[in-house]
Amino acid sequence: MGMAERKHALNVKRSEDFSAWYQAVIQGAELAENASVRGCMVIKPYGFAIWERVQRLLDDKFKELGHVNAYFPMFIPVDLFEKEAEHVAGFAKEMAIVTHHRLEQQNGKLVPAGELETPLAVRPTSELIIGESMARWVKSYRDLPVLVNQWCNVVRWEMRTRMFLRTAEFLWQEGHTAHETEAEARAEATQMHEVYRWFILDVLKMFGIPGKKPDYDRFAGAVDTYTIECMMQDGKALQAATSHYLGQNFAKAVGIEFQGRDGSLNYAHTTSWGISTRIIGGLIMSHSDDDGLNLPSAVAPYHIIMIPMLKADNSQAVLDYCNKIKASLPRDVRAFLDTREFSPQNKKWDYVRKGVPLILEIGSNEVKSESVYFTKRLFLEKQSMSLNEFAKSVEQLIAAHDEMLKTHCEEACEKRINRDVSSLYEMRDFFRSNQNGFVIAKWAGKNDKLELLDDMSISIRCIPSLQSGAPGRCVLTGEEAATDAVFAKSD
RNA sequence: CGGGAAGUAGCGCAGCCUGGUAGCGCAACUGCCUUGGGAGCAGUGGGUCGGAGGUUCAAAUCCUCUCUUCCCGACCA
Repeated sequence: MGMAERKHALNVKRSEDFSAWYQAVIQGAELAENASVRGCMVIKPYGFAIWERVQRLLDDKFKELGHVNAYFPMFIPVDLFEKEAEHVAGFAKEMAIVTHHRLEQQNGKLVPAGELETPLAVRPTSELIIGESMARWVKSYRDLPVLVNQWCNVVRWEMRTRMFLRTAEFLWQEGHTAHETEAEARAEATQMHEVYRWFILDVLKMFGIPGKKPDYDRFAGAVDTYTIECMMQDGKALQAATSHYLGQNFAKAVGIEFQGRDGSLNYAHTTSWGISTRIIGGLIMSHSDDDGLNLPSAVAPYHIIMIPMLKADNSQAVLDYCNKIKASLPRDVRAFLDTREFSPQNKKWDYVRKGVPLILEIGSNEVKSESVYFTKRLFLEKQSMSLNEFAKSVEQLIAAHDEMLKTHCEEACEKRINRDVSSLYEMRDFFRSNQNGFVIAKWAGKNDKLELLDDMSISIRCIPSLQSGAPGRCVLTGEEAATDAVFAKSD
């Protein structure tokens, strides 16, 4: 076209280097930074504000459904893990262990002394330590169900870490419940699966396919694992939240036993479910662009930023007018007036990188004409409006932002779903040529991994729990194909 | 944990091969100028060159070790 390309707010393009771009978004929006400790991150105030929104929305929902919050220790005696064989096998390799309780000076160096008799694991998840409590709390069917949740940090010593997506320490919420019957526990697991679907798809406007994990990929110790498999803008899958029906495995391991209605002793049926700070990485990779972050309004720290365009002769009038704008907005609209003494231009691009949905620039002209001039973050469209009209329609503007975010993300992802693959070889070709995406195909339901796909890091992400769109075709000729499965690459 | 790359000012980088006063762009600060839009000009401040040890008269530069980060695998939320 001959037109010079617009300068972008980030200096890395998503299409050129996805992973460098991902990190540039985080840095540009001041979400987090690497800590000096391997694999750990500092979540900066703006990033944490997003997490606080996530917490608030989910916590309200959990409580609405009858759950209560509690707190359990972060140290778990290692021998407690020995009680559930599959569970410990699944987590052993990534466990951080505390072996000492004291430091001593030796040649000017601090060295651990006072070895512990029983080493303590730093929790990678809390099924066992919470189950141990539940075993004390539950005597009768009348004590059930137990519906607890905790917001906490957990540690998994991963080999390769990526900010928000896989850090050695991360924040999450873990719900743990115990029930009288299998049916009740299964209903709980699927209910929380639906809560996560609602949150990730409807609230965060991400694209994902809710479903069940194939047997070989369940949570260690679970009977059934449900997941929301989200598609990122590089076409790869991200497991965004999981809920598990644990059967009686953990109840037997720690002794959650109760006397039933008929007088007999029974083991409870338990569930667990969680979502972590990984979801912020998912948000970034779902909605951000070459100008930085884009946020759905539900978790955006600010809906509106007002940048005053101050000159020597107008500053009070402009500031007064900004406050008037703020006062005229509905209460639940989060508007912020940035009076810091940086240049308005730099402030504007800061907020573009931070993904604030509506960025207002207010100067003398706006004061004179009682209007607002603003940039809509998503496509950087500029618009002018009378203050009256703006105050009346601001909620619609925000709703429109969310709607566009949703549509934009969904359409891009739908385009990358392939339901026409009819053999594993065709699947390989698809992933080789199409820069990733999801393949939906019939799968025979066998537990073995599909080794033909292993070398390409393609795996079955889930067996969708809701039918949407046309069914996939069979990829294993001669097999009795039962269900659709989602195949994708993941990091 | 295997293979590769990298760490120099807040950010992005040059300098290293061939050892000799720590540099550039952006950002910041001061002044002037400009004023509807990521301005311009001049000036200023900011670095124990990731850390430790070694070689040397002299180390950002050479050697050894170590920490951290990034990429590709394996593993996983």
